[in-house]
Amino acid sequence: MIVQRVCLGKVYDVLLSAYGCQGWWPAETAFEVCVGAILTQQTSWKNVERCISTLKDEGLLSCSAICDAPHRVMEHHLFSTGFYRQKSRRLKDFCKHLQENYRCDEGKLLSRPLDAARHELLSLKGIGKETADSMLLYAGAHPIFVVDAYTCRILSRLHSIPVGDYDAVQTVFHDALPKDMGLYREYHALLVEHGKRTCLKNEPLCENCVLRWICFFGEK
DNA sequence: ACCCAGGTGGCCC
DNA sequence: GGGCCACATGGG
Repeated sequence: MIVQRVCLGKVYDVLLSAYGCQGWWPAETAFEVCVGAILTQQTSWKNVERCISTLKDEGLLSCSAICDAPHRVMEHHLFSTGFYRQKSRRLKDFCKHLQENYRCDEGKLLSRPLDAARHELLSLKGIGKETADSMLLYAGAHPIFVVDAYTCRILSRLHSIPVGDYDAVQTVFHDALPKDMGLYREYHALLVEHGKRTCLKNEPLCENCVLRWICFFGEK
């Protein structure tokens, strides 16, 4: 199925007018984006916010501080994000990698050429495609589209794309849209906002939502 | 008492 | 290379 550029552009317009500018990622620094990207895996952002706030209060929202903090301490502070043992280990691994290779400067890694930076991130345990692309787009300002569960779900309903095929969904967006970092940032945020509100996991179609008319007329 | 959340890696076949 | 599964808390 060939996806028309105008179609995904219209989806964007509808979502933007329905929900307004989201202004993602909700973080003060690039490092905070990276931490949030790891912590929000399979977890609601609400749970992550609590932990980020705690890390700030404890002076633990920096690469060197996280490297120095004992596992038990990190686990304690990451408790409410769920999977806190894994996330403590993986967050420390990520920070250790930054410390050993980039003197704790995540910008040095993220400003490498896109393919090289992405490959490097994906080599780290606990950083998969979505997490890597979130870091690259929102912390590294690279024009790469982030695909998450909502994105797959929404797009599969609009265009008969298999749910779960990250690369296929990402390619659709890359081919259909201008290579624009700001657009990619806002579009992904809008898809998440829309997904949270109306696209339930077990619903076959987006019924009674702002994209309903596109479900009928969007495929040309 | 379920189902779900801004995933990922390790099995197994 | 796809289909399960563990990882774990918090909210509806």
